[in-house]
Amino acid sequence: MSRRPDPTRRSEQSRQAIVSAAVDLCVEIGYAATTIEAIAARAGVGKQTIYRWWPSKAAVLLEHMTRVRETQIGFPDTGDLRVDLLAQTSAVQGLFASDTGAVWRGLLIAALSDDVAADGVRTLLQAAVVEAKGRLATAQKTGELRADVDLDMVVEIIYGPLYHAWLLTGRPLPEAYMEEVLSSVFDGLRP
Amino acid sequence: MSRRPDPTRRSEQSRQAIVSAAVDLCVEIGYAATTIEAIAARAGVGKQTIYRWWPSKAAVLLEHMTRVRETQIGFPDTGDLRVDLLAQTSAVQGLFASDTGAVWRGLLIAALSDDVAADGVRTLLQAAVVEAKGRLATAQKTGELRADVDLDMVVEIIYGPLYHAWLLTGRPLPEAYMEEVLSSVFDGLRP
Amino acid sequence: MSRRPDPTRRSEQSRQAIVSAAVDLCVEIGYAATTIEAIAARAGVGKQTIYRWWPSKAAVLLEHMTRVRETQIGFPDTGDLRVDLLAQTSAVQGLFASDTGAVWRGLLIAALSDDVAADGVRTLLQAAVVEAKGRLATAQKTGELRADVDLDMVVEIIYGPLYHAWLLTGRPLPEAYMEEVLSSVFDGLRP
Amino acid sequence: MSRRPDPTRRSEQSRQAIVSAAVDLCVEIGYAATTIEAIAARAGVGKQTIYRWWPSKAAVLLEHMTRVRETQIGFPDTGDLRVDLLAQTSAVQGLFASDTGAVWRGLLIAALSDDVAADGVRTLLQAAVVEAKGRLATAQKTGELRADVDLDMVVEIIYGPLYHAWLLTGRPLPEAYMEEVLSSVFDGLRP
DNA sequence: ATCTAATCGAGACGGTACGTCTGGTCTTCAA
DNA sequence: TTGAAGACCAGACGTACCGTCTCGATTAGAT
Repeated sequence: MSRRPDPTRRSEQSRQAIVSAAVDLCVEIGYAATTIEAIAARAGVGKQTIYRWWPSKAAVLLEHMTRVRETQIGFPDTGDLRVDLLAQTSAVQGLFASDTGAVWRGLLIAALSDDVAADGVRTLLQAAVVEAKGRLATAQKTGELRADVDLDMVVEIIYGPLYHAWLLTGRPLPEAYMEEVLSSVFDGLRP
Repeated sequence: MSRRPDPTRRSEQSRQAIVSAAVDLCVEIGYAATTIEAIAARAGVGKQTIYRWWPSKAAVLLEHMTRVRETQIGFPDTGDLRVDLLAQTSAVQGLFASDTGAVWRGLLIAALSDDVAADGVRTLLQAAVVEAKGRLATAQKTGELRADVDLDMVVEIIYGPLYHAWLLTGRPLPEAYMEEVLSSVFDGLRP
Repeated sequence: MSRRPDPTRRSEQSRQAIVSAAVDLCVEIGYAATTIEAIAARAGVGKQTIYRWWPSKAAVLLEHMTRVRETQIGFPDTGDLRVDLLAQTSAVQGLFASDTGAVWRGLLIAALSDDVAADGVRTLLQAAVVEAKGRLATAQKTGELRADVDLDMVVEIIYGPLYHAWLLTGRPLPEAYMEEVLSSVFDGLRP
Repeated sequence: MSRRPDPTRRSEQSRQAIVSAAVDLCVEIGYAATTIEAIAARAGVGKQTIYRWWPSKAAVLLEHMTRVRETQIGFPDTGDLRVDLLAQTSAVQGLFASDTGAVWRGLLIAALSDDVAADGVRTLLQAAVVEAKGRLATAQKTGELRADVDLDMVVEIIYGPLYHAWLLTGRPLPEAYMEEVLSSVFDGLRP
């Protein structure tokens, strides 16, 4: 008997209120305390309206995160790999320090804790990885990058330090952090 | 009225049963599902006995993890930095794939979710970082490592890719993963 | 802004479907489970169509009940009070055992639970009481009934046992139940 | 896995708080609005503590009602049936007007709405009926009451008017109501 | 026969309470 | 006094209906 809801009837206003409330709560009180009830209360919305359109709070936040990724963190191609990497990773570093960082942190917790949520988060992460690998593949063709390295590993070499520092160490990062990382790492990746 | 329990009357048998049960559950059903109640039931112990001696399930697992770290992952110093790094990081990679990996993953989730748990986990992590930095500092003195780099960042460059691949990407790693990473990265770190 | 709907445009088909569905559900699954949503679904009607024309489910059932009362349970006047009372109360006893009994039971529940519904139900009940008192008043004039008794009380003496047995005791009643009651009670009411 | 709770461990304090809260709410806001959540909040108790020991709110109120019946409404036997009936029914009439009346009204609603609740309520009601029938049986032996009448019916003749007036008519009753009823009815019941 | 205004079926909406589940604390009793 | 057992308060979970609202799509009455 459980019908599928009709998306054309959906209230755009509620959708935005819910996503905003979820993001705000995630920033203010953290992912764990961001309950569906709290989101509903903050958004001035019935719980059912959330359950009708999203399977979990992770899915709500994922919608925000997807939007951000699509609009804010594209990958440039100036022809100079190092410049492009620095631009993109610095943007990511900035994002980590912003509100969106709290959301992304929450989603990573969800992915680590819950296999279902992990799917969506990994999809998002893979999209970013694929984009990065695309730029790196170009660089391999132009001879800016060694042709014999596994691109997945290169991506991990570039983003791994940033994620390690942000998620695990938790130390405050200097603004030029990624510049230093690339300085140390880049020579080893050149042909 | 008795605030603190008397450690001399503590049951060593219960202590071990609790830690073992927590570790087993973490491996079998994951950190999130490893509730205090489940641990108590598996260990054949009252919940209060757990709460009396540990503030949270993270603390129980932390006790296991600390013990493992003390006994198993020393940092070698053969005089050849790259050999030592490869040995140690490969051991860590092996650990991630073992039961202890499930526990460590759980603790990292705890650290990300809960500031109190984060303290204990960070302390453990910092101990490893300090040890690594010690070996790297030696290497700087012997001229195997550039003297102008921030050692925290070097640690992140070395371990970041591994953590990224293990925690976030979730892809199956080739046995020689760390060898490839060090191959790609080491030239950039040499003086 | 249109407050009141226009009765001339009302769909008679929907009206009947709603009342029928409500009655059927009341019989089949009981008054409590007869929700507005269930009525709407059974009648193949939008919820709003119910709310537009009735203030509550009690009102829907009340419409059915009123119709039944008007058409089925008139009060006879043969000149012999006891014969008339027996005829009417036996008809009521029969009604209680029929589908309409389930509806009337539901309305009494509504009246007991909700003051607004109580108004309508009491009005209906009072109409029956007034009719009965009319017949009793005639009997007082003809000397069949003591003139010094409160007619409300007499009505309660006559119908009270039936309602008590039907609603509260719930025991299966012999067909001649009201005959026995009147036998026991009538002597006390004669002048 | 659902264990049955251990009654010896039960908190008497919570039990009383819950029953009191339920009764108070029933009096103040009516049976329908007396939700489990409201009872729990008023009693300063977790909802689970209610669900652990009672299957429904009706059961909570039933516990109160049973206690009242046991302690307050015994049936006298002075040797004069009419005096005894008047004493007992007047006490019941008084009860209907008191706080306990609101509770009893709620329980009757529950019994009418829900078959499970009906069991408990009918049991309580039957206990009262049995007691009354006992007194009436004695009266039959002493020749105060016709021997050929069904005692269940006699009980209904006596209490039916009162319940009808209280529950259904809802009119304010004169203090001497039961005296009048018995006056009108008693002659018909005498041998 | 056409237009137009309303009622219609449908169902999304903000809410309340449900009955269940789990978390961390408090209480009881045996050893 | 400890430890095992489990009842306690608290509150989030996901569901069912509430009564209101907004949609096209009939549909009946006036043009």
